[in-house]
Amino acid sequence: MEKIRTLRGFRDILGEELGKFRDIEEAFRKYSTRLGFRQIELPILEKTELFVRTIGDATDIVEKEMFTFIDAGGDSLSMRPEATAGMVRSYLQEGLYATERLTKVCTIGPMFRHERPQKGRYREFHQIDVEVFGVKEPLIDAELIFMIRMFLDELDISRYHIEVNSVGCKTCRESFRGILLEFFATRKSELCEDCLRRLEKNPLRIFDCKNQQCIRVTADSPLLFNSLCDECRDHFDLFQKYVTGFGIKIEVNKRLVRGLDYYTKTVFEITSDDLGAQKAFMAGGRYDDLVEEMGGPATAGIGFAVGVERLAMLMPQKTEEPVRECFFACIGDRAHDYLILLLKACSSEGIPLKYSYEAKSLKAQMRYADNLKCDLVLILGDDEIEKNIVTLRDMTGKNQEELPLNIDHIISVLKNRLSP
RNA sequence: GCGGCAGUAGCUCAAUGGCGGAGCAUCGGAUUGUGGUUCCGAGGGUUGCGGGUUCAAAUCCCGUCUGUCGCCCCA
Repeated sequence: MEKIRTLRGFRDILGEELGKFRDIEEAFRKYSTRLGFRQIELPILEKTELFVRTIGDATDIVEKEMFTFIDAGGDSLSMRPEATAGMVRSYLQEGLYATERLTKVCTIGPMFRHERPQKGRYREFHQIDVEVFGVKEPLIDAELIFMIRMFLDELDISRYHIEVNSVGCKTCRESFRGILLEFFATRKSELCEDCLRRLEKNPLRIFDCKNQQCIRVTADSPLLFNSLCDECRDHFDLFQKYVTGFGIKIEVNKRLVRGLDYYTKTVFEITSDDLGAQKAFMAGGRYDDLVEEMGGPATAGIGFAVGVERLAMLMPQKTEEPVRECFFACIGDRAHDYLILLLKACSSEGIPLKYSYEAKSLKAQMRYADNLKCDLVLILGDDEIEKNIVTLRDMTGKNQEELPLNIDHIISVLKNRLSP
């Protein structure tokens, strides 16, 4: 029989990693609540069209990375590859723009992209997603960076870089596109194959290329950052001023671009040198045109996503505080009847129940108790019942004592001994 | 989607063309009721899967799946 295992790039999350996930979620809740964000649960499956229209039909995500299928009704559906699209849909569908001046929302959950798995990249992965609708002032851009900073501090993560840039608005980007194409008209031959493709599809991404030759060419190239319109320039300057005001050090990376079509003005990435090739573990930016493009009122937007798996990889190993527990060892039928009464009473007192389901030898039960790292073993045998006692053994030493066979008394002793 | 490396017991790994093993872990036993250290023993495998070469394949070849690292791209 062939063993069934998870799909490629899909994983079980358990043990220490799951603990980190829980800690990440808890730390995130703390600061998102503090800054007025509320949580939304979004569907994992949406109409394919939603992602095509928001993320952009020329992006890799939409072109080749979505889990897409046709359902029984003939609709094309896709597993969400990111959360912003769903957030925008929800913002419009739920009419939030009409009931509040600004909207701060967040969500956490699995995302799906059909990519080749590698370190820190899976087909099912988890993101925390944060979005703000209705604020165009750069103070909110800075507040998000501030929130990220507090969140990472809470998780004891200190080795990271905050890289920021501005990709401008529609106007400055359009005029820069002309400048860029003009520059590359004479130097196309020096670019790698991938960059020639980028030149057609998304010229800004050329600045992202890791090829040495391309880096040399783009070093001479004009930068979008230097062609920003006055409004975008002012917006970015204020953003930098506010972030500095929050006491946070950022690095302006004029070559930083994003792979999704909807970004405008501020973009940022939080990167770590401890992650291998996939070094960005948080990223986001502003998308001031997206809501209107999706059929809503003109509404500024900004948000970011946290790659939970990547963040978990950066977290220091936690030394788990051991929980003190008692094992109930039992020999004989009469003792077993008493054990059940004792278990019932212990359970309602919040004492964890560890015991053997099989009638094993005391030696085997002791071994099991040791294996479970129990600090105490309560030995309950027919001999004890006969004498109206129970034996309580301290597993850290070798001491044991006899207690009267009285449930209330046993419970009070256990509660006393098990408290840290 | 493309490339490099890898896949043997639950885990870490030996066996390099000639009988598939060890350590750890699990389970049992060592005066019928006392764990950890020690000693003895047991279970556990279609060597990822499929094909090929060979008298003979874990080992060589081809394919495939999965993992891993990188590319593209992204959190």
